[in-house]
Amino acid sequence: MKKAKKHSVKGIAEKLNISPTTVSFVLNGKAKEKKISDEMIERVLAYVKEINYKPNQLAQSLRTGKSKIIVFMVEDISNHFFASIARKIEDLAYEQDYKVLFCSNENKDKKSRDLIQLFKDRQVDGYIINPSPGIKKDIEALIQEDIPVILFDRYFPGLKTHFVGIDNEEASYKATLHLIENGFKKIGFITLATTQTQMANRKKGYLKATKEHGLSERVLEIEFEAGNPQSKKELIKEFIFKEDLDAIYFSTNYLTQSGLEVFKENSPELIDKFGILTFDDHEFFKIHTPTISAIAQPKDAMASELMKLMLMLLKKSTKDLPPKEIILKTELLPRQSTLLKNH
Amino acid sequence: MKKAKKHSVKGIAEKLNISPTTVSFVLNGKAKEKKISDEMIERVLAYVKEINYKPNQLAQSLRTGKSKIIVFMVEDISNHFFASIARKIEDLAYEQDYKVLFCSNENKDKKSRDLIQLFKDRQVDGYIINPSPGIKKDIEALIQEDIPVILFDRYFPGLKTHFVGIDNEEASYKATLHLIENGFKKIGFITLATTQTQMANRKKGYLKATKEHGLSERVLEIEFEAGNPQSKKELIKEFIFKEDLDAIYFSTNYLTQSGLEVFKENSPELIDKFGILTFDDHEFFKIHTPTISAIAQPKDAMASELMKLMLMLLKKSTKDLPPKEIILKTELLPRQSTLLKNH
DNA sequence: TTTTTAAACTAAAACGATTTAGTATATTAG
DNA sequence: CTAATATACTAAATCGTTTTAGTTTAAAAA
Repeated sequence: MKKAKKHSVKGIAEKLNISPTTVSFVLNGKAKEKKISDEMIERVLAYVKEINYKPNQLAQSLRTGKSKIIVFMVEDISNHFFASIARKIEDLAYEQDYKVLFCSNENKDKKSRDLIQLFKDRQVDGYIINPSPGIKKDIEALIQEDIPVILFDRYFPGLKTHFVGIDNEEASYKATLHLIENGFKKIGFITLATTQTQMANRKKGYLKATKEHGLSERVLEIEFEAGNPQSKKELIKEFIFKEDLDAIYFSTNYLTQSGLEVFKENSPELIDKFGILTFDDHEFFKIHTPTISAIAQPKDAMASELMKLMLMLLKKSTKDLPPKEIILKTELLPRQSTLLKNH
Repeated sequence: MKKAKKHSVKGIAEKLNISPTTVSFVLNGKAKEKKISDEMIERVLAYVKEINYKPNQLAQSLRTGKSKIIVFMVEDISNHFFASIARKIEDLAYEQDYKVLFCSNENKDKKSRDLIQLFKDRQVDGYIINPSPGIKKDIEALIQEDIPVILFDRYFPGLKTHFVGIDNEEASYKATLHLIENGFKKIGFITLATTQTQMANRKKGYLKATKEHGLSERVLEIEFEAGNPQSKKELIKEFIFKEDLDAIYFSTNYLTQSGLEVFKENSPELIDKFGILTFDDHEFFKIHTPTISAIAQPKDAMASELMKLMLMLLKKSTKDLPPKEIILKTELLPRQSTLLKNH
């Protein structure tokens, strides 16, 4: 069996002995406005239902310039944080008849740019972007071209855009306070060597809290591209065991993972001597021994807000919304790893 | 600044005082075949490069019937196993100028069908599907229509299709043997209540090994939709603590997660009394206390094979390949959790 | 010299929708 | 009774490509 020949507006028109124009008006709900008689509307609708006609999206897109596709670009779609949000975005988009192209930029500018270029040729309707450090100009260009763009997780200072994220500084400040309140005094902060806002602000929060309490700053910044994963772990190992620390605060989930591996591989029992806290929650932190305290980002809410905003921008009537910044609440989840240790 | 007017084949033709046909031939590499002079080719190419012209994919797709989009449909794109494969698929597809639409069917037939219908209207070029239990007919229909389809992870007995996966029975058999060899005799198997091949075969492997060694079968089958997550854990809890077991073998990653939570929430110390083994590896199993032995599926290889096969099917010359089954090797990763416990 | 063949290009249809600018008829207003 | 307006529809252009079926000119063959 070969493909049955597809139905088309033209075909329908011929069958009903009317013009394609009429069919199109009816299908697009413009019948009333265009003074099509009720009887005619009825006839078209009935036939369309009978043959289960579905318009060809490509033709539609070509003519209207709208592809009904949005892009969700993140650092790494396989990262639990992003994957969870993606899952939610997917549902919300499909509900509204939008499809989502997911892609990973690896936090690299070249990849981000290549991807954006690729999508432009495909006339994607909107972008949700977790931007790599150096694509401010490219984002600006998109906005200039009047294409809906929402940044999330991180943004560019000085560039007004739609944004969905959290108050990283405040969350980090509170998290550090939590450690301090639980009696930790020599708190090491392990983060990425980047100036991107999300990380910069987490560091700010840490510095603010330690400063306020007269504690010394102990920061390890790791290059994103620090050679192989092994050398990254070496750095962490040295920091943890050579510095004089009583607590370690990781700024993001994959650093935490590396950190926990370092403990496991070197001296598993030593982890109980430290306060451990991480940004980004994960189911496994509830299972780890000890259970790991975490700052949870509101993933579901982020996804909802992102899509709610995007859908507004995709509507003609609300597309010229002034840049909207949506800052959501984080949650500190204290678990065993931040209970004061009795050395 | 508004959108600069886009370039087009027609525009290029006018500028160069030639016909769009010529431009198109040159752009599509048919110049030689169509006897376009070298000089002309040169002229077109130069101008195209100068204005950085990129063809409109939508128009191209409409005309050729090829969208350069493939679908990757899985149970849940946020599940680590699927997300990792998705990440790899993404890279391989983009390399070949294909985009990927990721989507989750939640292992539900209705959702699978709705999604497939949706994509048909969009003339997607090919499908990689992790099918829900009851969509054999729908898959058959796709194949009848001559659309490239590859199933993975699970398949439909009696329906010849392209397939990429592992030998679940063998992997499960070896895993069970591993437990037996390590001295465990009362091995509980926790799985999903489904007849889908991947799970059915894992059970077969378990049954074969226990039978061969004269051990009794201890199986807990959980409904996929077993109410809330809590009631799922209740079932597991009862099974673990009420049955007389010395080892537990989980058939898939999220059951393992629930199981580990049950231990953690009820009597964390008791986990050391049991042998624990899981299908599907995860970074966190290396960090867990004790570290959890796992059967790792070759995620990277699966992704590569899937895309390699898909790209073949997308080429006219190789599209009529007879159904190809690619069965990949799994790896048993023994860790602390399956060392014999000294009760 | 006439006929064939090859080389180098092109006009126009097609993909499947949407939309602008009509037309023809019926109704209402003046 | 004519002019204006409303109703109910439609022809044809358009979106940006690809491709079929030519056409024109020059070179080769007969």
